[in-house]
Order: sequence, then structure tokens, then C-alpha cells
Amino acid sequence: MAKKERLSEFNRGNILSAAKALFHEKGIAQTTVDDIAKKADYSKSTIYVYFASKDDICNHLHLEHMQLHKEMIVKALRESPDFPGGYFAICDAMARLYETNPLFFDGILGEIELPQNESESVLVQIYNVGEEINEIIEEYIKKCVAAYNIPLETTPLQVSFTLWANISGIITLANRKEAYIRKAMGISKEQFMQDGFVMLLKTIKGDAEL
Amino acid sequence: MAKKERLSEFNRGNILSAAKALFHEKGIAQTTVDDIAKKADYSKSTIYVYFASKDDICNHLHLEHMQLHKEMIVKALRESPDFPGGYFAICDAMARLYETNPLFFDGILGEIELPQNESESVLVQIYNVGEEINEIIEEYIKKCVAAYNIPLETTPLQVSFTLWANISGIITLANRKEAYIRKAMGISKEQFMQDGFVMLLKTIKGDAEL
DNA sequence: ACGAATATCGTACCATGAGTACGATTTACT
DNA sequence: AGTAAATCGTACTCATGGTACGATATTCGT
Repeated sequence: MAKKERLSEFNRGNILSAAKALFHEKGIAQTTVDDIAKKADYSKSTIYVYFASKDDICNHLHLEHMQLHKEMIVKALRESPDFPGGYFAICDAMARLYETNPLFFDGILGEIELPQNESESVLVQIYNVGEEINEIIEEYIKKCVAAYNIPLETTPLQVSFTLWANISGIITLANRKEAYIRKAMGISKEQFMQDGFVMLLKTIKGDAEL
Repeated sequence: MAKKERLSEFNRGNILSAAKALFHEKGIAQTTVDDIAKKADYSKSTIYVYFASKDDICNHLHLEHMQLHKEMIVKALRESPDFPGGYFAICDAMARLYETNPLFFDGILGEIELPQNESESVLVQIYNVGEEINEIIEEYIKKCVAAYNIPLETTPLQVSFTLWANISGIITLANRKEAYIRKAMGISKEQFMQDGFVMLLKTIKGDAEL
């Protein structure tokens, strides 16, 4: 019955939260399943009732992260539906997402091709959310193209996909090389990202003023 | 004496080659140190004479990869010193680098900040090669800016760094999501990369024709 | 309230793989 | 030949993911 369901969800959530905190603190490889059990205050056996493996836990966190990613982008575009406001809102959302949880950010670029083995339903879900995000950005691009008469050289889907790759590339680099950026360029990583986003905007609209 | 040195280098090289092949075949996590020892035809003990740990082996391969990366970019710019020919040559070199060895490509974006612990000399070397690559691209950008009167909005260093991040972002995505790209956009990953590189070029030169 | 099903626990395991110890053996230098 | 260094092989330790299983607590139907 539903009560059981909810309790079960509650337990899974507790385990995932504990795992997330530990992963964040010490890194994934440095966190043992016993650590997670202890922190979440369950026995190890119970952990394995709710999750098939440590990998399974990681995948669920990855999924959670992708869903948050999607929500943040939806919210960004709802609050800033115009152009290029929406574009910068997406960039900003992704940058904040990195702060929230750097561990799974790389996964955004999606090491995951659609798994044949449909039993691995988490992986399928992760994949699907990735596609959904891309579709949302695609819609936005389409809208902008129509509203501002922007001439694209390829399809909106391709543009949105490329844009997505570039944005996450900049965010990843900015965070990983923060010290170098400050030392060699004398600017903060935030400034570096901002400049990068402005540069990227030209890939859509060229030098045109709107 | 020098002979000893050379023999030592030879052994290290053999071990690294074996490791590289196995990593490529089965992935890093799936390759055991015993596997490497067997393939390279050394005893496990000897492996640990030449390398401190499996991680150490990975780092040396990472360094090798970065050096190859640098050489390929130098060569690309020597053969195509003009603009935007040089730019596309860099893109092409990086795409080929991914084919050669996808495993360490991600490391390009350099999870490695300058390590304080200077005893970890491999890491320092990796870091330095990364900086060198960036300086080479910076020089190229400077030259182009001077020759073609390109107006940059930030410093050449920053532009080259951003460009580097974007190029590797596109390559990573194109390879990881090859199947999706073919299915959803009906083009090859090579075509996707090419289109992306063309788009990116606008971040430098806007809509200007040269 | 009682008995059955279910969830949780704890402890003791297994298997794997990184890394070490150490004595035996081979190779190289003089 | 004799010594020093390199290499080997075997047998270990240790950490960790994952399992087995019986004991205990909790929940639910009746």
C-alpha cells in the first residue's frame, strides 16, 4: 500500500542524502558503503535492500542531479523568457548547479548513451532527462530565432546541443582552473565565465545588435 | 651511468605501453596491476620498482598524453600558420587526439591545479604542459589579432583559454553522444564537430568576413 | 491481542585487487 | 670469480564491495 511506498521512499532518500554529503566531503572513491550506512544510520544490509550496489547509489544521485538541472533551466526560462536574457539565465543556472554539486556536473555531458539493457531503468531515466533538457533549450532557441529573425547555419537542435556543450565546458574549466585564472588573468572565475558566456552568444547572433 | 638510465627508461616505457593498451581495451578500473605486469612481461614487484602505484602509472600516461597534445598543436600551427586555417588545424588535431586516446582527454581540462606538494613531480609536469599549450594558442591568437585587426573583448590569453574549453567540450560531447547525434540530427559526429568549430569561430571574429 | 509477514539488524563471511615483504635467482660490472 | 644491482615469485596484509543468514523488532490483518 501507499504508506509502505512512502516509507520506502523516505528510507531511500535518507540513504541518498547521506551518500551525497559524504561524496561531497571526501569524494566518491573515498567513501565506503559502510560509511554511508553509518551516516544514514542504517545497517549495511538495509542499504543493499534499497540499492543494488554503490554504483546504483551513484546513478540515483546522478539522476537526482539531472532532474534538478532540468528544473533550474525551466525556472530560468520562465523568469527570463526573452533573448538574450533567457540565454544568460540558463548559463547562470548551470553555474549555480555546479556549485551545488560539482561531482555529477561532468555527467551532464552524459557519458551515458541509451542503454540497451532496459532493466537498468535509472540509466534510461538519466538519459531521458538529458534529452528533455536539450529539447527545452531547443524550444527556446526556436522561439528566439522566430522572434528576432536570427539566421542559424544549422538546426535549432544542433545549435542548442552545441551551446550546451560549450557552456558546460566553460563552467568546468573555470572551476577546475580557478587558481590559474586568478593568477594568470587576474580575474575571478565568475568573471571568466561571464566573459565566456558573452563570447558564446556570438555563435548564435554573430555581431548583430538586437 | 647513462646506459642504466636508458635501460630504465626502456622498462618504464614497456610498462606504460602495456598499461595504455589494457586501459584502452578494458578501461582503467577493469585493469589490474597484475594484468599490466603480465602483459608487459615483468613481475609485479618490478612494476612497483618503476612506479609508486597504479595511480602513478595513470599520471605518467596522462603526462604522455599532454605532451602528445602539445606536439600535435605545435605541428598543426606550423603547417597552417594562417587564420582561420590554424584554428581549424588545432580543432582537427584535438579531435584526432581524442581518437588516439579518449581516456585521458577529459584530463585536458585539467582537474589538476598546481600541486603544493612538489614531490609529486609528474603532476607538476602535467600542469606545466597544460600551461605551455595554452601559451602556444595565445601566441597564435595574438598573431591573428595583429594581422587581421580582430577586435577582442578580452585578453588573448583569456580568449585562447575559453576557446580551448569550448573545443574540448564539443569534442567530448560529440564522442559521448555519437548515437544520439546520428539519430536526432541525422549527421555524423565529425559533421557535428565541424559545424561546432565553425560556430565557435564567430566568438573571435563575429560575423566579419576576412 | 495474537500470529504471520515484513523490515531491519549484526555479525560473520567471501572475493577481489592494491600494495608489501622477503628470500631466491638472474644479470651485469670489474 | 665475486660483488652489487635488478628481477622474480610467492606468499602475505589490508581495504572494500558485496553476500549469507539467523536474530530481533515492527507492522498488519483478523
